[in-house]
Amino acid sequence: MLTIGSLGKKTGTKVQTIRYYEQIGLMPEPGRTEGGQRRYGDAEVDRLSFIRHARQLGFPLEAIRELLDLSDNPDRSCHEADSIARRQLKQVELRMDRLKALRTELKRMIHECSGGNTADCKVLEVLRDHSECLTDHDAIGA
Amino acid sequence: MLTIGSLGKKTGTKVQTIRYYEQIGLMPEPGRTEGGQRRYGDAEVDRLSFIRHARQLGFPLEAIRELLDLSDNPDRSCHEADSIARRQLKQVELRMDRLKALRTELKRMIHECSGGNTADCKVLEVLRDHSECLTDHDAIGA
DNA sequence: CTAAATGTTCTAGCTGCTAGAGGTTCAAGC
DNA sequence: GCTTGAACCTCTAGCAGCTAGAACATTTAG
Repeated sequence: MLTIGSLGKKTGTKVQTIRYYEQIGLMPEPGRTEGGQRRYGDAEVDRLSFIRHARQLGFPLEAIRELLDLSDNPDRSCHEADSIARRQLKQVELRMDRLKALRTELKRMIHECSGGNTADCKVLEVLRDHSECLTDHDAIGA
Repeated sequence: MLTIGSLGKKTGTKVQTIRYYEQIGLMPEPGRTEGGQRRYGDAEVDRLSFIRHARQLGFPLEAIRELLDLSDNPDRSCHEADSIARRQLKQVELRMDRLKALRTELKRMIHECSGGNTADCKVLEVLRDHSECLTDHDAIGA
């Protein structure tokens, strides 16, 4: 039986985060000691590892919830899991495209910096002048 | 003189967002009509465009605050603006590297999906098995 | 003069945690 | 058995960067 702290260490998760996952129903309510402390078993280690791994892959918690559902019902179609993963891949590729455009413009800004005072600073100038902007309008938060 | 709505349209910013920027001190408190409605001039259009453009480039609001400060004091060194931009470029490149790793693993998951039921779904299997994971541990939120 | 569009403030919510206060329990050493 | 200190507990609030909604006021066009 593991304490929440050792579960955290095993899975690379902060204690607060584990409690948060429990709160939002991603992790089950675990057993408790007489004194009220949480105790975990192997199933919880697996489940939390799954969650963390999916998070590292950028899956939002809601997608992970779906994936866990699928995982709990082994007779349901694999296609659902596959489509979640594909959705996620699309997101990743979209974000990459945006970042590429941003990188280009940032490099241009920096490359042109003359090193004088801000009156003729290219960085500020580029930011002031929207007309040469290559990035797409919804790129915020990318 | 522009209403907040037309300022929003001109700059591609939601009304609420403009008020939020005012609240956190990024935008100045504008003049008001007798009835208490905000009215904006050209300076505000420029300032908001600057902010939005920087946001599209992924600058956090605090960095934008610094950049606006620099912009307001044309005799200060351009190097500060340059270093903010360089910092931002580093962030962007970091995020790109992470996304690349994630994409690789997502592609592997999807590629191996057999299409049966979830009992032998590769997507779930990959998520369950951490050992082949290539991604770096801090990649969450990338 | 009226009605619709747009404005106002205020509060609360989103994602995914993280930090802190103020208190309790557990395990180890003596 | 007792003490100590680490780890646990709950609860609340905060982070970025908005976004949405309620409930009301103002403006503007017809």
